[in-house]
Amino acid sequence: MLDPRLLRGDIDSVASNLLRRGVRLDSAAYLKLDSRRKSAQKKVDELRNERNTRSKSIGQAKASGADIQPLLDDVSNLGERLQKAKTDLESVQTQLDELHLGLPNILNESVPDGLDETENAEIRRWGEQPVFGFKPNDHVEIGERLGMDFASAAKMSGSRFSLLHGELARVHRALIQLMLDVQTRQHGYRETYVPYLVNAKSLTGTGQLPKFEDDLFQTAGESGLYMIPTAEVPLTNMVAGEILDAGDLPLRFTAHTPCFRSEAGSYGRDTRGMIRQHQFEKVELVQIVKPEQSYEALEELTGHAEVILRLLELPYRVVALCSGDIGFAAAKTYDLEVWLPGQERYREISSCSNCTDFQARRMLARWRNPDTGKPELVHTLNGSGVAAGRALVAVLENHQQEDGSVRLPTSLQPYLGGLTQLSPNA
RNA sequence: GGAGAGGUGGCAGAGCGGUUGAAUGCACUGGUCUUGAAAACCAGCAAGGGGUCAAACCCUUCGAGGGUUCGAAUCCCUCCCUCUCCGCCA
Repeated sequence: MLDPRLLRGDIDSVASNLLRRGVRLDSAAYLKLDSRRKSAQKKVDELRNERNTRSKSIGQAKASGADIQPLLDDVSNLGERLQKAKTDLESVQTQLDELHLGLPNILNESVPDGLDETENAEIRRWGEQPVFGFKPNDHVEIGERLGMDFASAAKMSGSRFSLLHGELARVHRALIQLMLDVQTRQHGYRETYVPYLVNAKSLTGTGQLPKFEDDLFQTAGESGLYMIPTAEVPLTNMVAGEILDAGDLPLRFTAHTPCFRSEAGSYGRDTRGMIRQHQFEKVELVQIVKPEQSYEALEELTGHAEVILRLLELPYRVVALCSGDIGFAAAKTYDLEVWLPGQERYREISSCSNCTDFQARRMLARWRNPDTGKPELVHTLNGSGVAAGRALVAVLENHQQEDGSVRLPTSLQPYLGGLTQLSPNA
């Protein structure tokens, strides 16, 4: 959510910033609605003031034993007038709230302009794209000989699910272990086990709701809980409604969770293999920081995700998402794109965002600023460190051998009892 | 699932339907005292919105939402959550 004061005070600059995303904000209509809200609010306040004052004097009169009947007659229709004013206010406020919740975050000035992912800006590359003495296969061809089983998954769940057997499942698990160990032991993140089902309020806090409900799976029944699309939701919502001590910041949380996404609107995209699934595993990184430190923290957090790809010896590049591709809650985002020889292109494996105070304002996450003594909004960041399914895909494709086996990076071997490669007949 | 208890400020914990946004304690901040610290004493200390140069001042908030009333932390209803016991269960 954007600062309502910013909207009131400088709506033109907000509108032009949002326009970079392709979002059109009708400034005049907004200001009109806001001024309607203000006058409705004022009306309610006045009536309440009158009621409070009069009620108080009735109390005093009664205490002193005076006749209160005339006073009571005096306030006879106050309640009715107040009720009407409240109804008016509520209807304006509801419209305004809906508008507020539907507006994306303000972009940082460093975000490049662009319409879609083709206009993202490459920041740096790491690693050499492997050169094969044979035609490299994609992860499906490699994986199916190693225990990747889409047929079984389709039988029980349909498309966009996968099932792993044997050593392949073990490698998938090892990747997660490696990621968690690096992030907790080397980068100071606190490992957290979180709920996988969350309420609508939490999803509103991080920005998935109300606008992106179609992307979520919701459970049937009265509770109507949603399955988390990312651990960012539970991890960030830990600080919802809290006032944090300055000394406790920055907070760094990590969690391994499954992620569930309906992938509505992506029909026909990435239908092959386990690139785009309804369910995948991810190790997530979240930081809660003081506002002045958030952009520094974004660089750092991106680096924390990069370490994983380097340990896995996977060539990648870092791109700054352009204005048309960046997510709803983010002010700035770096994607890590890993090289996939099977597709001969870089594919997203991590997305690291500074959400500034956008989520904090929605969930009222604050810290007490010692300089002002007042509670102020924190800044929140999140990033994948990294997606496990895609990491597995990248390992298979980048480290494949001509005989169909796959070399395992040395960093992973301790998690696999010293196993050095995956072989088709094992 | 059944029975009971309870949800109040950063924390603990009072609160006959009427100057209660809320006693008290702890924590915190400032001051006095001290060479310094501690102790003691004095003072301050919830959040959000509006208002103001800044104040004053006004409105809202005692788990959430409804209701009764001139007036609700206090009474009624619904829901949520926590705790204790029983049942069931990984």
